[in-house]
Amino acid sequence: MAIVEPELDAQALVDGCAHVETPAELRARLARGLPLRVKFGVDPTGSELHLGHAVVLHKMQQFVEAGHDVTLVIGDGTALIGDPSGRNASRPPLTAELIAENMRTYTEQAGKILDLERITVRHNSEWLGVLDYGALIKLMAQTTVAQMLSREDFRRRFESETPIALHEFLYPVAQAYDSVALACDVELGGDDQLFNFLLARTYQTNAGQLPQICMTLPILEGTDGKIRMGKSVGNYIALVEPPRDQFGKAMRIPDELIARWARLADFRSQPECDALARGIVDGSRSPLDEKKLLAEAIVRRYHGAAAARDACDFFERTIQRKEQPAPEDMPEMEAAAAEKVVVILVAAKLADSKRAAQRLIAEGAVRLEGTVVTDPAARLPDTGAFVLQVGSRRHIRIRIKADSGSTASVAAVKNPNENNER
RNA sequence: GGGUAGGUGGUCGAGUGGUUAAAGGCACCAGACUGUAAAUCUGGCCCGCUAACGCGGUACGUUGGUUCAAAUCCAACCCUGCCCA
Repeated sequence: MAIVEPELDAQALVDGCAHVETPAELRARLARGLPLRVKFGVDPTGSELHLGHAVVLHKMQQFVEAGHDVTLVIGDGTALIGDPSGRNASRPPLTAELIAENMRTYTEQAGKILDLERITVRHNSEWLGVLDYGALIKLMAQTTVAQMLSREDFRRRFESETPIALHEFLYPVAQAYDSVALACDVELGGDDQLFNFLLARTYQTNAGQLPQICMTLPILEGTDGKIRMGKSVGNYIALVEPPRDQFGKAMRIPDELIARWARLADFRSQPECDALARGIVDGSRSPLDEKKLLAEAIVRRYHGAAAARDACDFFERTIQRKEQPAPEDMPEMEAAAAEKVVVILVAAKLADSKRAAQRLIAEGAVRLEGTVVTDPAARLPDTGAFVLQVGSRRHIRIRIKADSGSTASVAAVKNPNENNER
């Protein structure tokens, strides 16, 4: 651990943050020459981590590398409430086993960015679970309803006359109390957490502690370019997703997002990203080429250079040149001889129902061995293997079962590069 | 506790007895165009049967009821907002 030059450290740590409350305090705190106690909280839900989470994890790792004392707080106590930022207030209580399991998958994914050996893990039920009635009241007395309603999402719900359950107010309170319990110097998180972070400063001050420095990171837009990346919206790129899928999804972001993603998903410097944005606007840089470089950089970060290169090749072949993917690049399944195409489409999950499959055929979206299927009642041939395709990028390889007579089987779908978007 | 307004398809939101599988927007899927995207245009967007025209089944908070016929009327219940206490 080497905190030699507080000024430089502070600069590097602040770089890329959406808000820092306050930079001066950060410098002062660093100047003490001691490792800072840094907190980052996660809900122990079994969520898939995506590039949006990576923005924060990356910053966390920066703190780790600077030798600070970083604690990952597992919100098993707050999970009883459920983060009100989502729509539904209610969610089933998590069992201890489930939480353990979820955290295992979480750290497995976070380990792609974070050096887990060098951080401390705590569960906030440790201190939230033992809060008694009196303590809880004291805590809640420090915040007013008006303050709560100043929080964007609460206010919006209040004004639009949608329900807010009382216990939801407890979420920010409990999260803020975490900082008191740990006597944090710094809290890290997404920009949507700012309110909760700031609340902690009040509680800490009242508890005689130095208020924590709140550092939030920008919220990354999803692949649709419209709203924040999130699992429920389906506009996300997961950290553990197969390389080719990551690449393909990255290529679908709107051009206007390239520079921002270069900053937040590829962590390039601000000046570099500004230049990139200008270049795209004035036409001196090709959005297509830049996006490919970006997509490749993202894949490289999570899967290595070889996989990134391959993903790019794959994209150029199948999407740009519309070549049919090589057989080993497609999921494969068996089907009975002369099976109806609609049945196969459903079995292969290329369509939600037979009616949907029929609609796809009617729309000319279905191809068998590259030839558009026009007959809604079309059947597969008796023998052989065929490529069945829906739209331009969903392929599956069908092998006719040698002997059998009747039903289709989804048995062997065993390709890691299955493109399972949305 | 009193008053009042509501609960509709992934979502928002029309619809107050049949012509309503339910307008319209968004989201989503596909086709054309393209640079992969965006924008634009076109089509689609509950399920099953049918080569097709079609036929049938489910669906408008829940459960019952009135009626030839209900998302629409009645009753009870559940849930939510607002106002008053």
